Amino acid sequence: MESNSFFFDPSLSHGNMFFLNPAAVQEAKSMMTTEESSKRRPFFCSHEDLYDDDYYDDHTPDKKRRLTSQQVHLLEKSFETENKLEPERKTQLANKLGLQPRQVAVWFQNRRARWKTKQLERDFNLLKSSYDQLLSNYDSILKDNHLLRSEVTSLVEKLQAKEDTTNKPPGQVPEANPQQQLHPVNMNQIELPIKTEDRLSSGSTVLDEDDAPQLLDSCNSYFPIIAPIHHSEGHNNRNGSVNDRSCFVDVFVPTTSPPHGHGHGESLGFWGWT
DNA sequence: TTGTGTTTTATTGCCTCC
DNA sequence: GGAGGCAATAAAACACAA
Repeated sequence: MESNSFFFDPSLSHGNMFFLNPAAVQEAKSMMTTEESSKRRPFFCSHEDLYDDDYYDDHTPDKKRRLTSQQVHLLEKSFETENKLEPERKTQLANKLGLQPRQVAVWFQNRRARWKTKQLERDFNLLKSSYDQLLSNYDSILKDNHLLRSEVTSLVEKLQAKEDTTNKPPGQVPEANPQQQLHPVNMNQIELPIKTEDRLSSGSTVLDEDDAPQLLDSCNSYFPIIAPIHHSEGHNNRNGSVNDRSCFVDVFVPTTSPPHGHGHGESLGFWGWT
């Protein structure tokens, strides 16, 4: 903001120094009736008036005055570079803008609150999209799981049929092989005979229901807590679409950084820089 | 014009830090 | 204890639909 943006407007009763371009002043004047302008203090006036407590007593101090767009612009620029206000800068800004230091401080306070609200909104959206993605990945894993289960069923049936035809002499009941003891396992109400060593294998691609992500009771938290899935090392499904880590990437993402001046190394949440 | 919702400015009270 | 921060809130200013 250049100093030449100040100018004197004698047409207004208080003879104030305005911190506005003529168009903005015209706009402001049009907002105020003659009666109002005689009673009310316009929201941009001289430094002297702003520092004069008597002025407030004489001119209905309870009325709020909006800052001009240029004042707001400069404050915004200042906020971008540093969102906290040390006393020296507060005084400088106040002088430059024709405001009371207290007004500048209040503006920064409110601006920080607004920024925090927006940041909370952004964080919420990020978390929500991560959650949605996680859910969608889980659904696709479930589908894959069911596909593989039916494939196993069909293969086991074929194997049994083959064993029936090759091992069974005519008119004889086949003797059970103790090395190939088959155990019935309930998988979605399908009884599949699976060898013990297969059941105990940790390398199975097929997820049991117990391995699914657990949506725990999150108590006070809006977001459900998602327990980690215990993948086996480096497994892939048949088409390679699902492998370790690929399903749940970006679940925890860093939030955007606050305005400058809070340490560039800092991250994770607006309250980190307070 | 008026009612209503949103935004902005300002105050209050409490807390933390020096 | 004073200064400064934040949350909560009030109230004026503003936007906008009916």
